Amino acid sequence: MKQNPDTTTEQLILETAENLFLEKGFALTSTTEIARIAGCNQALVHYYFRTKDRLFDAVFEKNAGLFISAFLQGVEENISFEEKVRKKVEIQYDILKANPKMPFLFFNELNTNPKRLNLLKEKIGNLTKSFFLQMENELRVEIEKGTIRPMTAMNLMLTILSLNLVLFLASPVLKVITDMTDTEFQSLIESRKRENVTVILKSLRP
Amino acid sequence: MKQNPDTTTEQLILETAENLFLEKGFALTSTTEIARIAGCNQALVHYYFRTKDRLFDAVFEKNAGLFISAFLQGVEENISFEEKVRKKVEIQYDILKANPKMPFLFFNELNTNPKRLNLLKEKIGNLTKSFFLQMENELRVEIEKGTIRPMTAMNLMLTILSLNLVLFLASPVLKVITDMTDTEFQSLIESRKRENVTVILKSLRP
DNA sequence: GCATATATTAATAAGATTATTAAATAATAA
DNA sequence: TTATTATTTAATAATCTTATTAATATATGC
Repeated sequence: MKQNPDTTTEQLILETAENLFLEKGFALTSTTEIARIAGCNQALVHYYFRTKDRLFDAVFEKNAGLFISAFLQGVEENISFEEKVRKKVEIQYDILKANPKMPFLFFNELNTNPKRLNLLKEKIGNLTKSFFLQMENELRVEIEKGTIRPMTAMNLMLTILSLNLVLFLASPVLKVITDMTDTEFQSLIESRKRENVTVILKSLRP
Repeated sequence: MKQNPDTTTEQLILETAENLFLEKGFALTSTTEIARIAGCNQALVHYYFRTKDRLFDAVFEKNAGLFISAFLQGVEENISFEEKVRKKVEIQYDILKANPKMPFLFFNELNTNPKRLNLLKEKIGNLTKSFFLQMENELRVEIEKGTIRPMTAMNLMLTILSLNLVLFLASPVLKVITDMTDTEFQSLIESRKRENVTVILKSLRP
């Protein structure tokens, strides 16, 4: 059963589960299907992860971590504010580009399963608070210098997140209604990063 | 069983189904639960709509229509380009504000169910094409006049959609991780419309 | 090799879900 | 009233799901 000796069956199951969860979400994925695709007995899925819920948690935790890091990504370097913003946007965009299905899973499960919302809060509750405070401070300095217009951290954060997220959330819809080929869509993804940076930097101008 | 004589049982079932589908999506909503909440026998749900799929289609079609209208909304009036953009953004935002759960349903089902993607395409395939062409034309005129920077219709449309959508898609997450009260969140929704218009208009500047 | 632990499978219990059917009830028209 | 149609219900078939269990195969240490 083990095709690749480097991968344990447990890992194989986890990876298969991740792919399916990312593809169709929690509810539409069954442990039976996970086992079928992983090429093992269905009981084995439960042997390693006990319940479907725990298996999902393992997948979700990893992806939530990625998402949060994409979101809270800090830039320490000694560069101008404009360059800091640019870097922040680009790093977030790159993480999303490398994990294009992750936003779907994230929003889908947090919208449908309140339990997971609470888990998320426990995990990052105060992380965000300090993140916002720091951002507020940086913004205040720039606003007082007159280099950017008055603007709250919440609004800037929402703008960045919005622009970066939607392309990936909407990609299946976009591809179909605009009749784009995969390569056309790939080049849209490439060019969109620059556009997002432009929009955000222009939106900051006084 | 009929509490309100103005509403037929069929309508009641449809409305109940809509609420539940919007809340939890297709997969997590059962016809049994729809019947329980509508206060009728489960077989009745099937009597009126035959299958769960058809019932969902009825709900989805209505909501997809709303979404598309939010998206393709045209502004005919004889006003400046800047005012046209402002109106477009505001109208779309208002439709989303009036139907805050609709984007979740829309993206969730189109991401998980390819069948529905094809239905959507059939319905609006060429509508979008002419919409994009018109937008390209309007943009070209302004770009040649030098009133806005070079910019594709796709990018402008994506920017508008991104900014307007994400607040509603992310509302459950946002509320929880920022500890906002409902009234605080409500006022964020109010203020965000102005901010989106500002960002978009600034992003158009040469 | 043998004993022990680990991994894997087949079988199945328990419960939920969609959909159908036949019977009962309510509404309507003649 | 009575016949006919529309609405509603109870019962249930068929299928699928998660999860458990006991039995089998495989690996590991001694």
